[in-house]
Amino acid sequence: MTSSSGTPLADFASTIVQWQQEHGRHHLPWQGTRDPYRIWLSEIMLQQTQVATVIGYYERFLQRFPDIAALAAASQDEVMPYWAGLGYYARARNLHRCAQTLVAQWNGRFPEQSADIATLPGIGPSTAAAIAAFAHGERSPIMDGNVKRVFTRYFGIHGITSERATEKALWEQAHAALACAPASLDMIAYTQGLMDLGSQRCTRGRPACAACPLQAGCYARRNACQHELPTPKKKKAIPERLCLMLVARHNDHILLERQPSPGIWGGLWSLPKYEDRLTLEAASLALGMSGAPPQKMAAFSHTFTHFKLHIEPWYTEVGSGGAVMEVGKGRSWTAIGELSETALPAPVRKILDGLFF
DNA sequence: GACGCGTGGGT
DNA sequence: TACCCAAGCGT
Repeated sequence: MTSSSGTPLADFASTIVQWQQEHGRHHLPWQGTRDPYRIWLSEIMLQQTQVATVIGYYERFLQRFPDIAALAAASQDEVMPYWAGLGYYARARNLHRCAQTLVAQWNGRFPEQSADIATLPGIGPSTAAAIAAFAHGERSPIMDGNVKRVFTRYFGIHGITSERATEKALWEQAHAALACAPASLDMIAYTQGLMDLGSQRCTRGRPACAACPLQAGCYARRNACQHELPTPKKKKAIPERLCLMLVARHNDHILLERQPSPGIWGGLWSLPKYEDRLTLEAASLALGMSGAPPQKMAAFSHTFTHFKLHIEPWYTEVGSGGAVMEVGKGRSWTAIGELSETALPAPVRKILDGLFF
């Protein structure tokens, strides 16, 4: 990890504030509020997730769970359908846990200081700083993907950003930028401005340097190395797996299995999964006497961060003549009409929507 | 420090 | 197509 020296710093934060006020985003659904609950919800949803994806989920979640008390009073089964399809479901489980922690230990309200906020489930240092800055104007720096891009390029910080030394340099630079800023700095505009700059100007592919307010002092611009920063991390080949999913229908019901957490899709309901055809057929038989063996449907693949799943859906109708077995212990015959309100992972939703809707 | 954890969009 | 990633955190 190396870094340049002598980069102008005094006007860094003020420049970003001024730019944000003129060119930044001001009408996102979670802007214009100081309500820590709304700010928190948006920050969690936005982790590793794009703004356009979040907006609909945010509005629906807020309508159903308008405040900490409403969320804390709900069960996890009531919460998960409002997160289904958004991914990284531990975020929703931690969100729910956090609401209950706030009620039990913090009088139902968020603590004000980022150091306290960061002790809560699912809230790390960057999210805690964002909540404290947006809700109370606390002068704590965030350090997300956008800020890392802006900082590595502007200050010439080389090194893979997840490595300890680089991470440390980034946080120290973030604190230094704030320490040099005027006492009157608008922390809301600064925090938002850093993210707006990262997402609208200092983009990964083709950064719009000519329209960037920091272009004059930018290390990467000066050295024409925008594409080398942030230092790219070597990627690892991801494994591939085959997964057979059984769509077992009994009258107007479909068999679903609750996914354990932690684990993939933890807290959601999936179709029963099998590694091979023999296992799937045996399971199908165990459900009850069926007239016909399971039929293979159109296969497709779904890529996760860490592996690629080849999915084969198999359809079978469980005859009314045989007893319908295997209910309970994390299994459920769910009415087709209730699927739209069931917390299903995206690929499962895709299979069932294709069949019934 | 490495890995587990989703999904949809951009190139 | 295949790959890169996007407002990270927990273990």
